[in-house]
Amino acid sequence: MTNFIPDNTLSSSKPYHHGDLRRQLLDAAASIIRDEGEAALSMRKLAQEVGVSRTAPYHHFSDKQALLCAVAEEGFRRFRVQVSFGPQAYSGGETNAALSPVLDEETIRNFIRNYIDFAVNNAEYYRLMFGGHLWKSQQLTASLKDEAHASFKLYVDQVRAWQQFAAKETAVDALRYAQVSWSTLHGMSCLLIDGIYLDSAAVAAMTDTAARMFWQQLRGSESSG
Amino acid sequence: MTNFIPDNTLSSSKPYHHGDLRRQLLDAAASIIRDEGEAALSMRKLAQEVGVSRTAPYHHFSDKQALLCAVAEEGFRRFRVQVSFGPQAYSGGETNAALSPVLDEETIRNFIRNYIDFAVNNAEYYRLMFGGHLWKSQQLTASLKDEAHASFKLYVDQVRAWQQFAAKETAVDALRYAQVSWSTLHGMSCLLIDGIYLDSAAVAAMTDTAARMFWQQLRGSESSG
DNA sequence: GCTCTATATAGACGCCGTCAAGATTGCTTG
DNA sequence: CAAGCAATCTTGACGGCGTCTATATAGAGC
Repeated sequence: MTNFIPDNTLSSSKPYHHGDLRRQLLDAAASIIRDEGEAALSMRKLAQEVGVSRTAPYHHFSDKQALLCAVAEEGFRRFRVQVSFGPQAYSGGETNAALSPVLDEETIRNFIRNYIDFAVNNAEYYRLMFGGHLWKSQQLTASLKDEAHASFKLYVDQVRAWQQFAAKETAVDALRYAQVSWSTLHGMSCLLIDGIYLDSAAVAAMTDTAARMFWQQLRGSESSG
Repeated sequence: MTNFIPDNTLSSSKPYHHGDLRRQLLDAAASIIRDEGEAALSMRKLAQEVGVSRTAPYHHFSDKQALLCAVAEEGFRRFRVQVSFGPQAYSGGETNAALSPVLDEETIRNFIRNYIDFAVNNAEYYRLMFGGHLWKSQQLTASLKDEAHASFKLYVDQVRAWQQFAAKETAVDALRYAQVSWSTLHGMSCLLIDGIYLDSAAVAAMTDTAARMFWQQLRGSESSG
């Protein structure tokens, strides 16, 4: 304790106040979950990881649940950045030149790829965002609930725009189509993340098949040429 | 200990050997998970529930993981009974008169309904059967792995038969179609079980939509009449 | 400089999974 | 029937967990 270097010119002298604890807790939590699984994350280990005492994290998160909610919230923010949601994503605006200016099967396929990629490569976030652990608990942060609902609304809007853009007449209700197609994406993601579908080579084929099914559904009963 | 009633003429005198412990442990475990969630299941509480000491269950299951695997196995057995798998389910054999003898959209819808019903009404089993908790652990019982693979194989066979029965020419590969459609069923089940999709009135509409999508996919590019 | 509040700490409590050692019972073999 | 053996059940113990309480330290505003 009685360090003979009195001031804080050396940042490594471990000051009493951490200064950036909340941020580092969130990062360390995601890291631990990614490397060792959600079950391996404990408040004590987390505290030790960032070099504070066991109870220090409780000054930034009321309990473990709140911390997990915060991690999930961050996941939703990344989610919306990576998975290009919204009607503008395909409608040829100047938002992103890499995205195709017309709606075709490849656009759908790219969207599915993005979704699956995010889920698999950010499994530690995805699991929290859409897993039952937080949602069943009835202790969701209000902000987390808002984030989630906003994401789903964006998806419904995107589907609605897809339908208006692609089909002559809407075969199925947009909301229902959104719910079912999201279920497909979510199901594939879960089966991959949870290690039930293991063959990674099959992922591309599954994505292609899903894209074809989505697309044919969007085109209604028209020929698939 | 020195009971003055020496013999076991009274069945309520709690004999040293339980006699039916394994079965009661499995039942109590499923019951606890159903009522209080998987997180609330502890070996100690489980032992207390059935009236034995904390370590008694370890003589029937090597550890908690093995117990959960056994519960999941039981789930697969129930699964295959309730969700009528296999080609014979629709092809008009004498197996079940209630099932329609021809393949149409309603057959698909009934199958989807069965699947979702099982998942929602046996959530405690479904979560274990298809959740990442067991599958990611790399400690799956061999018998559980067999049960799971057998179930998926049955589903693929069913899809293959559907395709042969319904479509003029196979639009997509049966295995891919099975993987994607199962993903849809699994995704819907997860979203319902985990409390993300709450509106139970929407379930019927989602089921209808999914059935229509599956069916149109089976019929290929033919008119949906 | 003094007080107030945010932040960090150690201590304690009751849970948890599970290992080790001993007690009790029923089956097998003589 | 007696002896031994294997299966079953018990108590005791260990370290880890979430989190409550009380206490110490640091920085901010008067």
